[in-house]
Amino acid sequence: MFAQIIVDVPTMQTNQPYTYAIPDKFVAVVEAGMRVVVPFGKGSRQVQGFVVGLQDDYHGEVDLKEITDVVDVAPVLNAEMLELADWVARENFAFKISVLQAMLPNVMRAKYVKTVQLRDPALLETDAMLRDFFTDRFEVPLDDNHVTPEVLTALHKYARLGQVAINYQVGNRAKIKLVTAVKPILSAEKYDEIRQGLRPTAKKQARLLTYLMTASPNWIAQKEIIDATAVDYTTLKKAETNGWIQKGEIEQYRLPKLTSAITATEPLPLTEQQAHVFTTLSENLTDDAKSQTYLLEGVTGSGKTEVYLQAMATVLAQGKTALMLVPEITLTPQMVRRVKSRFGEAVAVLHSALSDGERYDEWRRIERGEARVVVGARSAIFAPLQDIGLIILDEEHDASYKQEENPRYHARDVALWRASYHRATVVLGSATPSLESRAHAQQGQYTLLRLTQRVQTQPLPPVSLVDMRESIKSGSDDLFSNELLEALRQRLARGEQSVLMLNRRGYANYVSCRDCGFTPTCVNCDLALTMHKVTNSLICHYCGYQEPIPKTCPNCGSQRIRPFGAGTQKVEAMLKEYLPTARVLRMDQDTTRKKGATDGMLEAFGNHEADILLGTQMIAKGLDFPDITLVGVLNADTTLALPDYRAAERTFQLLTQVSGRAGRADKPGEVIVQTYNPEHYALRFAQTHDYEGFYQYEMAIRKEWQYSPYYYTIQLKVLHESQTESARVAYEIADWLKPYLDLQTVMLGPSAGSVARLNNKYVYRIVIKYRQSAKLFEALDELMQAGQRLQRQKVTLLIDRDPVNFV
DNA sequence: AGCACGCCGACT
DNA sequence: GTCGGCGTGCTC
Repeated sequence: MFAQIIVDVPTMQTNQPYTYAIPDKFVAVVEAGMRVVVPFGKGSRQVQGFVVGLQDDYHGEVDLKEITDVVDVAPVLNAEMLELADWVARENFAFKISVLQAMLPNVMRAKYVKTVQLRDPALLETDAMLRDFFTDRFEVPLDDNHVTPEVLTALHKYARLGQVAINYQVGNRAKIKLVTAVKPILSAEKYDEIRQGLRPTAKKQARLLTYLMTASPNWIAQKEIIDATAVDYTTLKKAETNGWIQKGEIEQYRLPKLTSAITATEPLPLTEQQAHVFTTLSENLTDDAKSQTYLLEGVTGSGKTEVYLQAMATVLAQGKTALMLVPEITLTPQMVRRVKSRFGEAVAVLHSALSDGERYDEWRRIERGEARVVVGARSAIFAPLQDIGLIILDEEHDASYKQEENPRYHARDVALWRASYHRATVVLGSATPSLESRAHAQQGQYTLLRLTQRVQTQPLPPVSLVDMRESIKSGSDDLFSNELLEALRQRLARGEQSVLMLNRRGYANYVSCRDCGFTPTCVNCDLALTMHKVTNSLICHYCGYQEPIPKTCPNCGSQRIRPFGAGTQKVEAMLKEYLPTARVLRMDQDTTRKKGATDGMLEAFGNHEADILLGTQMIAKGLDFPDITLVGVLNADTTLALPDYRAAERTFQLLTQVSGRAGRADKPGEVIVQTYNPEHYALRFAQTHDYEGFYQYEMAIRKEWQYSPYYYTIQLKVLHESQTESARVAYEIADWLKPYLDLQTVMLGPSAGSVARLNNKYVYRIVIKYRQSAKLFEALDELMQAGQRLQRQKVTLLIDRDPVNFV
């Protein structure tokens, strides 16, 4: 027997299965999808690998090595996942091993331990350095980072001479938590009999026996018994020696705790629109023969979640499973509680805040079929569910569904693949669908469903745009217009809550005219130019165009053209000044870094412990408090000026989302948006809550400028410590690629990255816009091979397909 | 990633 | 003459 194995060596040349012989003792054990340990390379270093196939015979030239060890007792990846891994790797120019690892909980990734073994003790006599290194041991762990280069060279020298040996071991970090458990082994009658015979003072023993009488004859965690009966450890020990019970160990899941108990809820009655959507979905939910994707375009408050829950219930009733993805920041306890209250124990939750152990346990609950509903962020799309009936992507437009590091998969694509494999239903839900998805619906690939009315039929809040140019002229400062301050004061007086969003995004600086709102844009791309202080220039991060920073505004001649940007801390301080009595809760990266901080703050706000919630974009999503009657957006323009062709789309989505936060209960809400570009179409359409209008308008622009969804994009990034070197390689690649591009393919750049230096590496990039992929992808595959050689020269080449942002 | 092979310069 | 620098190819 022979096994095809993908080894844990993430390089292009090793991105293929290697054949290994299966020793007799493992023949009956090894299956595809298991992790194994194999010798690899000249020194037969032990590495982890995944069995991706088995075969009975082998006719190749090479004499095969044998599998050293089998890590798993059962496959951790089934046939579906192995096939999916191949596809994800191919589509995203990623290594197979990286994809396989991304599919599994972190703890299942191999941990390598390097040790040095002293073979020739005589060395210690002659070499004082080695004496210090080995002290009194014969084998010591070797961590390259904690050993001086001198010692390292010496060790390598002795290793060549065979006087020391460098060993590689593969460790397993996945720890199953075991707890001491107790099992009743006698009948209830017998326990009763013993209890009757106890001395009257033996109260603890009596309590234990009473408990055992009614206990099921299964393993019970010791802690559970102690908690229930208030006996102590010695009582149980005695019970064991008396032969009343058996002691042992059982596996225990590390279940992430919720702060309060969950009460079961029933499906809510559906509105007419919801019912219509649900009925349409049901056609495919109950159809085992084909997969169908629905785009659910529903305004905030239209009750998408209730439709999701009932659709999930439908597939569960058929014995199938359901998967629901939400953006990480939306995955709040509130959200989890809502799903758990409907499906109870059947729900597993996967998100980044879990510890490695918790995540591993949730994964196993799913893998064993104990959890049939999964709620999670991006990576939960790889949840080991079987027989999936429904996959939901809520807030489907959200950029966090695309992984920004290798493997750079998009959860939406994976969802569609898995759904097609299981002939399952996909629901993409959003108040503001991505243009790509909306266009797919237009073309009929997706079925478009709409929820246009809010459940409680309250209207969407009126949105007013405050022209900051005017406001500043009339004496207000550039952070708070008089209109916004007045509105805040009103809410404060009425005891109502407000949300303020400072739409600060990243650190990209741009310049804008304080008098006319003009922001210099690229002549080729219609994108805002980014300010580079070092070179004193404005640069287009898309195509590389640059011009000097203007001293006066090219539009109105004003001298007040300057860099833009303000932080939450400054805003908080200003608020204190203007509204000294207001209790302000600030939510941003700084205040929410600690685990659980976000939940605590949202709870505090829900309990009216603050009047104003001030935050960055994170507050736009998913928070749902009835008493918010005012939403203020301090500077709507920052996302607009991002060097990204999706800037308008992002801005529209964000404004629409944050507007939906105002006035959800019986109180009407109001939204005030401060801007220097009140005439911009993204703001205009957001003002009237007109998604369809925005869609039509933006599509025309995308068509004209040849952007997605009319063209696909690929972004190549070249990184190197030296700017000239990364530029040189980028140009070399661009020249090499040119002959492979067809007439409909456009190459932009190379240009300097928007953050010119990242982790001390200079970034150059090339953007390719294309419609036909076959030839281009062949070229890129070849480029991947070349990328390996570049790696030697410390040049990193990244290939990002359909990048979601260019910053 | 890590190891060997091989070709160049600077030393015992 | 050899030790060791790192550029290149290969790992079942």
